[in-house]
Amino acid sequence: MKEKFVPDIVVKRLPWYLQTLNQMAREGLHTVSSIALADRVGTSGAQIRKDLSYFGEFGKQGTGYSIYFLIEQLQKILKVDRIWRVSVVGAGNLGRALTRYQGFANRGIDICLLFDNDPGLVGIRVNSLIVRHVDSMADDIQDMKVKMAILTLPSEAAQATADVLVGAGIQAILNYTPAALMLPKHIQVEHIDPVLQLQRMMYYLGEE
Amino acid sequence: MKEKFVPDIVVKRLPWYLQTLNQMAREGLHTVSSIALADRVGTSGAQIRKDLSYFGEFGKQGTGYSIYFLIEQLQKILKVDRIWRVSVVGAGNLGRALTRYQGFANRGIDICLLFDNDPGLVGIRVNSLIVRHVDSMADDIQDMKVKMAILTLPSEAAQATADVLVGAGIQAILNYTPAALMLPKHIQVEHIDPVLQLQRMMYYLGEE
DNA sequence: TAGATTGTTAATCGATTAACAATC
DNA sequence: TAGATTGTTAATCGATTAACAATC
Repeated sequence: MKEKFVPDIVVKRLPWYLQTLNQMAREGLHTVSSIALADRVGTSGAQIRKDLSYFGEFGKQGTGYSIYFLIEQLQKILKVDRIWRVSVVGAGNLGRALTRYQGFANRGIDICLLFDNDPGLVGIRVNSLIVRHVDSMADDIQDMKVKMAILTLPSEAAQATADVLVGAGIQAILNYTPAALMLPKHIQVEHIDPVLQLQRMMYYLGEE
Repeated sequence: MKEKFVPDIVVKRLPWYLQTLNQMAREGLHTVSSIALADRVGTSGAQIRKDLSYFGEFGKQGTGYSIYFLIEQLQKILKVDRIWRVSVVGAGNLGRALTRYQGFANRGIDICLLFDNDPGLVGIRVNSLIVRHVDSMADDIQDMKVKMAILTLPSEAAQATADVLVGAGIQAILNYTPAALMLPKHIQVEHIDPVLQLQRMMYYLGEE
């Protein structure tokens, strides 16, 4: 796959395309044009064609794209064509809810480790996992070659824990705490904070 | 507050500024320059000055911004200077975890309603709330004049439920399901899907 | 063949950055 | 006063869109 530099804003859209294509496949469709796909995703045909052109030529003039083939290609590009082991750090309400979340299994994600520092939580079972103590976190992550982690712990502990994770070989962190993490820039970080998203929407709400 | 049209990308950054300023206030700081704030947020001084200029003049040449004053102004702009009642729809693991989340209380958000359609969940207590049946959802939301909702239910039910919410006067929806919602464009929607964020990061992960 | 749709180039649009006069 | 930093304008940069030759 010859890949020139791809803007991050393009990479961000690929999972959306993939998800929509999977949905279309489930509906029994076989072929889709850039415009039909764009309508479903909420973008333009030109943008989809441009985005895909960073990675190769996947369509046929006159007929569009084979859904099955395009799914396969996008999975390769995003490296979703394998199972990634992911560790959840923090076994509070949110950490346990995510560990139990059914939506990961079919989409390339295997939650395989769950940690907490609360002795009252260590040892309990969540789904098929047993909560482990953070003391063994670095070792466990190295042993299992885990590359991604989800942070669901109190924000006071977020930075220190993230540092340990990076030291243990974690390359991507999905941060559910309100803390802004300072990490080497080769580490991928995504931040989820429902408060920030709700506040953005408040701007657009009518008075009373 | 004279407000020309403000690009959404600017509005999206305001909650970040607000959060960082609050953090600085907690650290005992009183004044900040655009560059000092930018360093903490991870942007540039020019961008912060430009963004703020859409709403007015809040700084002083030579000294920068009063943190306290700027927090006050941003809260007004975002309408975070009041408490917004929010309904959680779906009392599964994630819905209960969000209802219990401590981070909402001090940041302008009051989770005041929690719904489910499972008779086994209706009536149980989560924090100080009792799970109500979705049958009364439209009425309850209208009675309490709730304008924002958080969707944490199976994706099959997401669209139909969102339609009911909009009918009941909901103006902003934070969607935790993988479903893409089709709603009138005056309705604000934010989508949180950890799978999409993890997949984006997979692109950047090294092979093995 | 005629119609449809791709991949790509050039044109447009919008966002970020640089620069600096104004001024605290 | 001298130094610092704002608010704003103009220049740059990057992303989106329009258009169309190529071709299935």
